[in-house]
Amino acid sequence: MNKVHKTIKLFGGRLTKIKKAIIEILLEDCCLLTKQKLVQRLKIKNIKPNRSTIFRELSFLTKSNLIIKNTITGIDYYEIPKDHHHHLVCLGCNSINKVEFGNYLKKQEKQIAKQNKFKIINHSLEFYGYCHKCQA
Amino acid sequence: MNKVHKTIKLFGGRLTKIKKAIIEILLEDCCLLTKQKLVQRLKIKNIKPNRSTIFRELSFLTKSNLIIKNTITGIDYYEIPKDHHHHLVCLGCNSINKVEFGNYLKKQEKQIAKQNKFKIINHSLEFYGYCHKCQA
DNA sequence: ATATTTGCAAACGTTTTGCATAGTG
DNA sequence: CACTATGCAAAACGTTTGCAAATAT
Repeated sequence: MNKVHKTIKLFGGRLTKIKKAIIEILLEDCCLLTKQKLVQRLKIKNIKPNRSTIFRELSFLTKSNLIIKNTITGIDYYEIPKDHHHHLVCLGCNSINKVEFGNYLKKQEKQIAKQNKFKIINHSLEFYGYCHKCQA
Repeated sequence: MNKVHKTIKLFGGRLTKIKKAIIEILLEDCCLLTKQKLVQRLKIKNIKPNRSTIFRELSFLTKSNLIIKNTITGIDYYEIPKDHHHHLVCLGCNSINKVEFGNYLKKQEKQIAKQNKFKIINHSLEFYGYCHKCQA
């Protein structure tokens, strides 16, 4: 949480109760958190911020690369870069599941970074298709 | 375009002037088309549909898997599954560039499909980071 | 003490909806 | 002919903004 604080300061922000709570929630359950779910989780912690505050905090944390926003089938999901993984997205029922992949793309990343003079911070990989139930 | 027509019928739709034009535009310039750009391209073809028609057509074509909607840094991009490729997304200037990758993920796809009883239709892979100019 | 954060209410833009008419198969 | 697609206007929705008060450093 010290590194987080540093990054926040670097981007001209302050480590408020809400920022801290959002980071904590994402660290606990790091994957596929929607705005709705986030609000629920905050409520449990007795934090009930205004709508605009949520927007502002998520925007700040995303811009400072502390969290990642990933829009899948039109819905915004937030995650924290930890336990890196990918997603299986069902086009039938819109369910999303994690897939572990190892660090299979590490080699490719280095190559691509070099070839394009591009500093890669992270990546996202989604497989779209139909889950077992929806293959009917 | 015959296969397209078939798919459209399968999903209870009709091959209208607008559907045809959207598919054609995406086939010509298959990558990263925004709604705005699409409207521009249609105008050149002397097709000036109502806003709601655009929404409805894009929604229909996406649901029938004829085109793909990919939201990157908050902006919706439409593509057609052709000349498969991936993206380098700059978090500094929001520029997006193609990366060719070979069919490197084919093996993985098959394995993942088998392990999860999941029928993969396509995938999207984005590398986020900073382009040469924005690394300052 | 100074600058950021917050809640509130209003403004804004995008997307969706209902309906009558036009167009497709 | 039956059914889908379209344009229009209104409604609904999510997001952004300006400001004064509260809070963090």
